[in-house]
Amino acid sequence: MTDRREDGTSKDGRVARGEITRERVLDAAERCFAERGFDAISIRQIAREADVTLGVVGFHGGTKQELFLTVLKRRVETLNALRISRLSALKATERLTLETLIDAYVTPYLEIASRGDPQWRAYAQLVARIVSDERYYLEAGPLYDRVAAVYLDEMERLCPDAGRDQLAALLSLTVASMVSIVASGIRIAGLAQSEVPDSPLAYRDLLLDFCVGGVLRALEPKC
Amino acid sequence: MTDRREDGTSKDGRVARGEITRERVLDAAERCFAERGFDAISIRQIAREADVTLGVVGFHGGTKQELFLTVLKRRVETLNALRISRLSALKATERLTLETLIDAYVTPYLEIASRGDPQWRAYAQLVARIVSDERYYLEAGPLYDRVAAVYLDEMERLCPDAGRDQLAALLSLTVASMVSIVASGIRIAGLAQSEVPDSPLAYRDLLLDFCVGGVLRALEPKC
DNA sequence: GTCTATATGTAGATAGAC
DNA sequence: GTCTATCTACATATAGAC
Repeated sequence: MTDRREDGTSKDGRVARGEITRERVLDAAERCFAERGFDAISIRQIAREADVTLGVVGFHGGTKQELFLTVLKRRVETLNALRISRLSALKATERLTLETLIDAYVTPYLEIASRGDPQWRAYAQLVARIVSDERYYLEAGPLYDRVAAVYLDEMERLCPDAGRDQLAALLSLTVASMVSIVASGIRIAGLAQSEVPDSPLAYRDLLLDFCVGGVLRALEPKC
Repeated sequence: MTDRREDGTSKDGRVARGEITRERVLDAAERCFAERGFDAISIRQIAREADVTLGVVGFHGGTKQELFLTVLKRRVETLNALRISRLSALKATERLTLETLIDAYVTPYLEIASRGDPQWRAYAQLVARIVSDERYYLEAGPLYDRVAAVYLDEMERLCPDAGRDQLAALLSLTVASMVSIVASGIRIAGLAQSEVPDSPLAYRDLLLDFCVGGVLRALEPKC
């Protein structure tokens, strides 16, 4: 933003302008963190990406750590809500099985990762980084694990003879598989010598088969 | 980078002091990169960890990028050889199935990740970072994909009706699941409110069931 | 082979002008 | 609310003394 706005405009304009700038900073940070990771990105690069000056990022985002968490918190509730609402719908229709449960957890993520909105896609990529990196996970994990724990409770109800640690490991494997679809499309394409599909939704059925098949086989004697 | 090693193995066949220093630098870099990632670690920290001065790291490791690749290359052939030899053994005894194939790919990694040697454990953690991060993968991926492609060929032979892209995606999901066991033990323990097992081998059977079950279900109509 | 010293750049953070 | 200017610290990399 090189053009410098005159001060003394209407009062309602002032508030809105700050909010818009703030959004632009968060959007830029989201893209940068997603693409290169927390440590590889400087606040300066985020400022450049947002087309604001360095000071503006500090003003709206605080420290780099705070900015990172703010970026996550802005989105996490939406994803959590999608998962909770799908679960409620399942319970209402009484078609709750391990299969539909996994579908309810995985599909919202795949859908946001496949939306047209590049910010949501960036966010999905960012999530993929978080789960696989202990350092991010320590501060960001709790944002997600509240809902994961709810799903885990349902798994326990469906399969009471399995240990909770075993079910937790299977849910974690499911999550790892899920995010890998978004994060390692390049590897798949490289191995198959094919094209990278423009949407992770292309792998949806395959991913669900993989996760459901995996969970069922691991629980086979007990379920 | 200066070409090192004018070779000082003169005295009764003992390894040169430089070689020992070099190993210590690579070991320290391996631990640091594994624990915190390429971007979060400075060469200074590696030097401190190795108990040498900054210049020594530069002398033995070259630039940071070069050091990173050197760390990987030192180990990768061992892992690749284990996978190839397991595959050969399978083909010799003619017990090659999707199940045993996946076992042959996954087990060597789990075993090195579970060895007493902390350096091998660190390396396993480092591998987990590489597969899930596009930036590392671009330069390190080819080191691994040669062998992955061999396994993929075997999958194709076992299941000729599936597309190569589908098989590649399933192999990639298997790899993602495999490394997640090493990388996200904390998450599993947090969800289950249990202890982190001291060896990823504790999850071996569960992981194999998950991967095999996943691959079989995804290929079900075709195999 | 090892280490000191340093060149050169960039990092995160903020005080204060506008 | 925005941006300039700057502080302090640390980054990578290397030249040259020992």
